[in-house]
Amino acid sequence: MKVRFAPSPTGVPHIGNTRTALFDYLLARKNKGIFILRIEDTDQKRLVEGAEEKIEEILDWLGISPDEKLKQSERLDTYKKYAKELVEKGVAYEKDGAIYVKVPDEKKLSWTDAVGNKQISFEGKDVEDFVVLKSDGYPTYHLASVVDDHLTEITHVIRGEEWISSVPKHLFIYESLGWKPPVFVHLPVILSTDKSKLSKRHGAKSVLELRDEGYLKEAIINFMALLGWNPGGDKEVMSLEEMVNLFDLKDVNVSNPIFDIKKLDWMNGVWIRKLSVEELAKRVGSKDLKLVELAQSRMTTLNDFGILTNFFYEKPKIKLDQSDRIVVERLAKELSNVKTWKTEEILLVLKKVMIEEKVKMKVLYKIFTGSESGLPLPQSLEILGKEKTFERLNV
RNA sequence: GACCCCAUCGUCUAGCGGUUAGGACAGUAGGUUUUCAGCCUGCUUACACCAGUUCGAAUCUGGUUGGGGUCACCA
Repeated sequence: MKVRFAPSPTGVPHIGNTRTALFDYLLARKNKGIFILRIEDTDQKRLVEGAEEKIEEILDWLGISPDEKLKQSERLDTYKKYAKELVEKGVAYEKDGAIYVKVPDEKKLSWTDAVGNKQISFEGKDVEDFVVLKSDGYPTYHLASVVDDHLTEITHVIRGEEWISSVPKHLFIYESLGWKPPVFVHLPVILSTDKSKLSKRHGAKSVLELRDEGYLKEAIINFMALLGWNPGGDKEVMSLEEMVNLFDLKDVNVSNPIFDIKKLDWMNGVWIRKLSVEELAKRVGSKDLKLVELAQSRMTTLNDFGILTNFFYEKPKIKLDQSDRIVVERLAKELSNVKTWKTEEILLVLKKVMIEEKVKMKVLYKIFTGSESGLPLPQSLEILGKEKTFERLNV
């Protein structure tokens, strides 16, 4: 078994495109096959500087790196050769410097798609003539992908559903060249919440952006896989390894899923809590294990750590009203009596002040952190230290 | 418009002729508690519609409606 992920380097792939690579990886690993990355850079006008590197960065970061890599712009002669062969065989013709293929009207092209295991068929009359070799000497997708898939012996072509209408063109090329087509696996395209195809315009993010926003690769992978795939049963939280073991094309769904970030948020929290404190500390770039532990159950993304712990490093600017000031003074007085600066004793004092000044815990949080909620206060103050705590109280 | 694909809670989905239609997210009500989370418990919400096949249809067939995709010398 051999699969390929074939992005064009025209930008950074968003989460929908990246999911295709994940499915490639899962299928290949599950079947002890090979996973190729093929850069489809045959459109010189649309090339984006650095896109290729970003694509590889995404795969590497997610831990689904390809086994081999191919670049179409380096194989121009090969495509030309087959374009010529198509002309010689009488199925293609030249016009305006480009080579077109014409599918006979009466031709019937059909295949069984692995997604949903359904037969799809087109008639030649519905397939318009298409360019295989452009006047600049570069092949179009139709020719290049067929030639490469055949030459590299790809067994399963996994790609988005938007390619379904191109399959008859490909099938006709395979047939004309006397080649055996691979298994086609057309994944339903992921939709935005407004039900349109996921796109940059609609805020579809790339894995790199999600990573910068503090999402874990474990969560992203887990979430992406579940968008259109379900091993059956109730298991949802899975590692890459588990998914590899469970993966089967028959469990890929036929209908279009909608990308809902709420579930990714939840899943990210789940994965954050699954991490060891040490590992989490590494990922948020902190050495303070105690702090990380306090924050762990309160984080949705890694970036929340900074928000949650900011007041440790920087004195928050807080607007206190008259009644708050009374509490502050009281706090300072009571806290100064604390002998051993430990959570339990601090808590006792805080409780005492709360009762006697008739204020809620929220008020105390506001006084110390500037926010009405956050990390457990007594524990936080212990970590902060007595001296700094008093600094915060301005006494 | 033509051609293809699709249709179970708001969302991701389980189901594959007989189920009180299950789970998860979100929402909501409680519990735990030192705020907020987390954790635990409960609740709300779905088979698009119409025919047909069948003793029996979410499951099979046809149609309707709705949604999506494609119609470039882009991929």
